[in-house]
Amino acid sequence: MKAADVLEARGVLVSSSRRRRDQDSANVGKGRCMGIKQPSCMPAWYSKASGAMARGRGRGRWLLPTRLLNVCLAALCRGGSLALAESMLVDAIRLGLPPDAVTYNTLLAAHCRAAGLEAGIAVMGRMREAGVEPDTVTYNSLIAGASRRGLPIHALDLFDEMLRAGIAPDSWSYNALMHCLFRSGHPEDAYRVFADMAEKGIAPCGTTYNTLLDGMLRAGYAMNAYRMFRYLQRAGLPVGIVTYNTMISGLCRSGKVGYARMVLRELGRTDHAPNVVTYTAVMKCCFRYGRFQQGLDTFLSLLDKGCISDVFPYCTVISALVKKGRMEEANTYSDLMLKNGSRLDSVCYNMLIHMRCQEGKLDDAFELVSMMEDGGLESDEYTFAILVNGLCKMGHIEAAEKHLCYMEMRGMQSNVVAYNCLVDALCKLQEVDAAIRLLQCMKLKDDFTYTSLVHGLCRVGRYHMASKFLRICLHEGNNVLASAKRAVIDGLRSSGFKNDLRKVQVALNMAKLLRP
DNA sequence: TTAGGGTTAG
Repeated sequence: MKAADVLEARGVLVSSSRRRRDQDSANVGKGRCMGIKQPSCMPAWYSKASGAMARGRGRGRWLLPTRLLNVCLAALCRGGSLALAESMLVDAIRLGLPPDAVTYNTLLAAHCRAAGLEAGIAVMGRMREAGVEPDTVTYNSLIAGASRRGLPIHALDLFDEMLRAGIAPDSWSYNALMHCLFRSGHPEDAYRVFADMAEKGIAPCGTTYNTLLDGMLRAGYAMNAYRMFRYLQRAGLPVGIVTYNTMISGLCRSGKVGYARMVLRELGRTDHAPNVVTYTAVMKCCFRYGRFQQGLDTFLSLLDKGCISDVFPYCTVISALVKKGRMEEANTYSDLMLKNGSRLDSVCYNMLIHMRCQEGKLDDAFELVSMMEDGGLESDEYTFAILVNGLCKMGHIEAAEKHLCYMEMRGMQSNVVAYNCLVDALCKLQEVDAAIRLLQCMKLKDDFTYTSLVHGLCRVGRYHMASKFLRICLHEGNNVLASAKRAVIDGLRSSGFKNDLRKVQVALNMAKLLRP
């Protein structure tokens, strides 16, 4: 696969794909239920369906019972009752009912969604053990699983494995692979996959174009995406509500609010009805660009119409209210969200944990973390950053440090935000030497890291050191806020550090010239 | 398989 070669040449691919495949194979067949607890009760239709399957066996008719089994399994998986679905499969096998590719593909997709790619690969192993060969749908679900977890190398390996096994990829396979490459920051490789698709004679579908538009918008090519959107319209290619929503939210995210407004107005003139996704994107755009009341009104009208079916609009509005410090309203809407009975995911929990931290209710925040983990959701880098920040803000520096260590132990990929929170807290406590030691431990530093440190050093009058870190920061291709630059320049000037002042001015001019 | 939600500096 060409895209894999390109990634490998760039050093993006790790050469351990073979080793990982071996690990995957070793995991195959292990842990049938992947740690999911056995349910305590079963729905009434479960026993009826089991009975129907048994009767089907008695008459020697296999087709209907297997289809019935698949329909029941799909319903259980959709409802998040994976353990029940597994029990049903065990019962079916015990009755001598043969599961087919659809049975395993249904379970595989659900496991992939709930527990990740490894869990999906384990189902594929069980599938093979049962003598059912994986097909295109099996691999498509696995590639989508890799995409959800941001694993482009796994996705490419799976695509490659599929080709070697003689299983023909379809447009879904290409779409999932493209989406994974775009979302993990490899737009050029994603375009190559699109070109490969055309070369192989696989016709792009609406999802293909939507994925391309979304990828272009996220990669910073907003105007190219806009031109492509217009081309799709002119050429009579599929342009639906997902396309409009992709364009509206992507253009807002890119700061092209005028263009987003134009597309939104245009949507109103089409036959496609704006939906809750459209309004959530509009709300987010209002909050981002200072139209707070308009965003809130949009939310209230959604609430009035009773068309909020999940947690997305709630999370958007609660987060905006917390940022404004309007905690009472934030609490009102979070109570409403919980009362609504919508399933909370980790993003939602993180938002609620952040809200409790902002209120200084750390015990409640940690209680939410326990609830989240008891419910089978894992803390991620957002959870840790929120907790570290909350602990710092309440003055629990040692506890924040412990959390950072735990994060390191867990091998979390991105911990720069959590580190930044602690650097900032130490600087605000005027413990700048401790902040410098911490910064030296950081594998990755960004604009936030240096802004906090430079400000902290200026605050305690250490302008020479501040100018040194400012130059290191610029040399590394990072930047600091204008206020931090001003603090250094004013400090050097008032302290008479003429040489440092000259060096900083040269470094700032150089950085300006080199910046794209 | 695709669209909307979460954390840090001033």
